[in-house]
Amino acid sequence: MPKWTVIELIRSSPERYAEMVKRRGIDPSIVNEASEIDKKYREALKEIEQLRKDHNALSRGISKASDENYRKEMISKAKALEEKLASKEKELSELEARWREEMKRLPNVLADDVPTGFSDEDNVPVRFWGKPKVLKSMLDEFLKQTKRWGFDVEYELVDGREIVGHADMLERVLQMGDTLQAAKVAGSRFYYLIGDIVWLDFAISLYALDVLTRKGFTPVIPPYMLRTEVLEGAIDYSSFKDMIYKVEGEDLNLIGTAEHPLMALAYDNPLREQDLPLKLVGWSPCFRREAGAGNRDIKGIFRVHQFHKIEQFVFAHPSDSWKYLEEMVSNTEEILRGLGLPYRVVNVVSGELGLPAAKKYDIEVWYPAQGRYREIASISQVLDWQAFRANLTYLRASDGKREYLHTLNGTGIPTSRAITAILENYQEPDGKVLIPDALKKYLKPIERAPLDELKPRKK
RNA sequence: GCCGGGGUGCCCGAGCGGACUAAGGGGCUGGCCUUGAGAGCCAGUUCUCCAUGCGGGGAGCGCGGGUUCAAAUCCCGCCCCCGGCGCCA
Repeated sequence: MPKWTVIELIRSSPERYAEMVKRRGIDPSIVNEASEIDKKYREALKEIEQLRKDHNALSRGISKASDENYRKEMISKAKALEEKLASKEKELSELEARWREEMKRLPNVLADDVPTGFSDEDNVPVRFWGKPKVLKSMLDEFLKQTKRWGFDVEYELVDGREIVGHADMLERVLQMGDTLQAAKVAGSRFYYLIGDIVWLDFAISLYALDVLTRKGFTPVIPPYMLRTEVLEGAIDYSSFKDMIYKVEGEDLNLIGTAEHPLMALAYDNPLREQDLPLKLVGWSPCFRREAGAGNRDIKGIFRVHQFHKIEQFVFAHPSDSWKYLEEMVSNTEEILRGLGLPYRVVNVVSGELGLPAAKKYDIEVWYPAQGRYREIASISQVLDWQAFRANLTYLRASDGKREYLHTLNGTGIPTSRAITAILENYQEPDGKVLIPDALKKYLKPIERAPLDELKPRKK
C-alpha cells in the first residue's frame, strides 16, 4: 500500500516534521491541525466501519430469510440502522474532505542539507563556471556574489565601455523584439520576436533537446492545457493563483511549464517497476500570470507571460531518486557550458523552496549589464509529494503492490531567458551579438537563418 | 455539433438487483517440480482501517447524485473513448 512520507512522519514523529515546517518559515501549527484531523478521521472511519459491518450482516440475513414476518422485522431493523448510518456517513465525508484539504496544504519534507534561510540572497553557491565579464562599476557587486561565499572566480574586467542591457539590445539595438506593440494588443509582459532572433529561439530548443535525448531522455510534446484536478496534483494553491491562466467556460488551465503535463503522464496510470527510471524531456510553451511579480523585470523578455522551455522530468524509484537530482543539474550545466554562459549553481534555502520540493538547486547565469547572477534554471527533488496528490504509482515487480513514485523536475533551458543572457554575454562593442558555437549546427540547415551573429539595425 | 455503441482490477473479459469472497483468462512475482529451460501445479497481484506475528473488517466496477433493507446491475446529471454523418487547419 502506498505510504506518503509526510503522513508517515506526522503519525510517527510530528515534532520532527514540525521542525522542517518551521525551517521553511511556515507556521508549524498546521502540523498539529493535520495530526488532529488525521486522528479524528481515522476514529470516525473505525466507528462507521463497525456500523456498516452490522448492517451488512443484517442485509445478508434478509436475502436468506424465508419466514415473511421475520423478514419484515429484519428489514425494519436494517432501515433503522441505515438512518443512523446516514448521518454518520455525512460527518465522515465532511471529515474526509477536510482531511484531504489539510493534507494538501502540507509542504514536503526537507532534505538535511538544505540551508536554513528565508531570502534568496542566502542561497548557498556550490560551484561556479565560466569567466564572467564584469564592468568596473559592478566589481563590488560581483565580489559579493562570489568571494563572500569563498569562491575565487576568474573574471574579465570590462572598463571604458558600457554593456547594453538585454531589453535595450533586443528592442533598440537589434530591433528584433517589440514589447510596446505587444502590450497594446495583449498586455505588458508579452512580446513579439521578429526576424533573425526567431531562429535563435528554435535553435536553442533543438540544441537542448539534442543534448538531453542523447542522454537517454525521451522527447515529449505534451498537452498545453490540463484539467484543474490534475494540476492540483502538481502544484500548491498559492502557485495556482500566481501562475495559472484559466480557460473561460471550460475546466482547463494553460500550463505554466511542461513539468505538469509530463507528471500527468502517470496520473492515475501506474508505471511498471522495470520501466523506472523514466526520463522525459518536454518541449512546450509556458504560460504564466506572474501575478506576484509586481513591477519586477518589467522591461524586455526576461519575465514574460509566455515563453518556450525545454524541461527535464524523471519518474524515479524511491530507492535511488536522489542521484537523478545531481544528474539533472549537471545536464543543465552542460547545456549552459555549451552556450558559453557563465553560471553558478546554488543550493536554495529552506524558505524559498516552495511546498513541493524537498531540495532545489537553482542555476543562475551572469548578466554583465545588471551585474547579477540571475535564475535561468531550477531543478527540484519532489520525492513523493506530487505522487500522493496525483496518485502516481508504480507496480512493484516482486509482489504487484503499488508504491508511490518519486518525481524530479528541472529546467533544460528556457528560450527567452537564454536569449536575454546571450544578448548581454555575447555582445560586441559595435552592437553585434555573436551566436554561441553550440547553436550553429541547428541554424546551418536553415537557408535564411543567421549563422555567426545578429546584426544591429542600421541607423 | 448530431445519431449509434461503449467505459469492470496491471491487461483482456464475464456478470445487468441479493451465493460472506467481481467468474474466467493473460501478464508479473514467489513456491513446488526439473540437471537446466519449458510445461504443469499452488499461492499472491485495487484502496483503506485496526492489529502489524498470523489475522479481522470496510470501501471499490468512468465521475457525482438518487431509488432500495440490499446497486457493477435500476433512475438522473456529467466526463471520456469508439464508429458514422456534418464542420474544419
